[in-house]
Formats: sequence, C-alpha cells, structure tokens
Amino acid sequence: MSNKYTLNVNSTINSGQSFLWEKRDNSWYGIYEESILKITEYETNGEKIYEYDSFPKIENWHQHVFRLDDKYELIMNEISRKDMIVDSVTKKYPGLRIMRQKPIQCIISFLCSSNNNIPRIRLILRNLSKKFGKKVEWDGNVFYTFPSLRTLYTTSVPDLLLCGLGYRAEFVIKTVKEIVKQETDMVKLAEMNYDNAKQEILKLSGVGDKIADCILLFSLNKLEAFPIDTWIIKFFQKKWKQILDEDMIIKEKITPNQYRVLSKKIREHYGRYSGYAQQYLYYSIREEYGRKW
DNA sequence: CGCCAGGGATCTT
DNA sequence: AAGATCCATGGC
Repeated sequence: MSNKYTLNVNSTINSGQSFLWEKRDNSWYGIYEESILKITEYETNGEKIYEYDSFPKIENWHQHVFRLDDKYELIMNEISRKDMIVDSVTKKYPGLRIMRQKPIQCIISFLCSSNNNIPRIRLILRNLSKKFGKKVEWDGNVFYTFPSLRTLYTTSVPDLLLCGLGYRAEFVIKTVKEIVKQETDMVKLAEMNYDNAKQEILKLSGVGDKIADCILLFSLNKLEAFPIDTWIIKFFQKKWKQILDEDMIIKEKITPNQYRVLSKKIREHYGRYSGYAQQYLYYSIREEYGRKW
C-alpha cells in the first residue's frame, strides 16, 4: 500500500460485514469459500505494511476482496459532502472499507444474522464450516473451508440445528434448494441494477429488506444499498430525527413499508455510494455504544 | 428472571 | 395493507 490510509484491515474486518476471520500469531486468517486468506501486518518506521498470502495461491486477492479498485478518495469526498456526521466519521476511521464477499457465503452468513448478535453469527458459521467444510492444513494451522452449495444441499434441518442455527435452519435449507433449483446466476445478479437484483434476492426464504441489502452491498457490487438495522435506527432516532417523517412512528422494529420509505430517502440523500456511508455510520455507532465482540 | 442481538415469516385485525 | 406475535439460542 502506497498510502496507509487507503486500507485499515483491522477496522474493516471488525465492522460486522464478514464473519469468518480469526487472528492467530499476528496474522489474520479468513475463510473465503474454498480458500484461506492471510494478512500479516508489519510496522516499519511507524508505517503499516500488509503482506498478503492465500491457500491456494490467488494473485492479488486483496485488490478484489478489499475493493481496492473502488475510487476510494472520490467516494469519501462524495459521501462526506452530504452531511457533517459522515464527514466526521470518514475522517475519524480512515481506511474502513467495504469488502467483496463470495455471494453464497454472504447469503448464508446473513441468513444466520437475523435477530442474532455478531459473536453468535460467527460461532454458527464456524460450526457450519467445521461440520460441513473441508479440512485444510496450511501454514501450521488447521482450517475448515466454507461448505459448498452442493454440500449444504445434502444437509437437513436437524444437522443445522446442531450448528446452532435455531429457527434459521429452515431458511437456509429452503434458500439453498431455491438457489440450486433455479440455478440463480450470481454473476447475472451482480450485473443487474439495484432494484431488479433486490427484487430477485428478496424471493429467497429468510431474506427480507435488510438482509437483501447486506447481500447486495457486500457481495453483489451494489454500493447504493444501505442496510437499515436496529443500530442504524437507534442512530437516526437519537441524532438525526429530520430524516424520519414526523408521522413515521418507529416502535421497536421497523415495518417493511417504513423500511422502503426510509431506504429511498437515505439513498436519495447519500447517493450512489450510500453503502459506504452506512458502513461508516454502523462502525462508528458500534464504537461509540460499545461493541460486544 | 427479562432483555437484546446487523429480522423475517406468518397470523390477526 | 398494517400490526402483533412467534421464532432458537446464548450472553448479560
């Protein structure tokens, strides 16, 4: 990295977008479907340098996974101009990135996220990998890859209950069947526009507005997707009531209709890179209110 | 014990 | 069409 502020691996990995990362011996290891990714951080003369490796070897995987092809400075400038809060958090946490995940792993991950907390999401996904992934020994460590769609297709609800999915087990089974049956082309979804891709992804069992936006943002290149979760709602209620209509009374949870109204307003406000604004807001909220992971 | 966690499906009005 | 309720599970 020529500029240390263009990527901060620690904040990016710890921003609740990708769950199967683990730090061992000063290196981060991440499960990227069938592959293991490795990042080692060095500090020379007070400057951070990252070294990237993987098994099997993938040339320059970090360019793709950390979206280093995005015009980061332009994006930061564009979303910072929209309001003071985003302006301040982009400068407070420089280098926070959106990651580009594998769609299937991303879909399963966020199916497990509903009404759940991050430590438990991670635990469930680790359990799934250990039970149904392939064992890989590399770099003096043991890893389990993320189960393939075909392997998940052969599992059952009781299998998944053993991994701790709870009532989400049925969603995963149904969604996997739907994807296999329709042979939903993830490449095609990535090429569709936001609205059309969202309409398709919403058909999957267990995928509502919020999870759909996470899948679109984190694995299908839809940078205008702005996932609205409980933390973001708390933030709006506390610090930015203007964006909520006077007549929009939000109780504990947001209704699908309210989600769509709010989502549209937010995307009109932040524009084509709303997803980056969301990730910064989410991260700063969690830092401020205290994360539990 | 109750409440909450990067919600969504289903039933009820 | 909009609310209310239920859904497993574990940490606090």
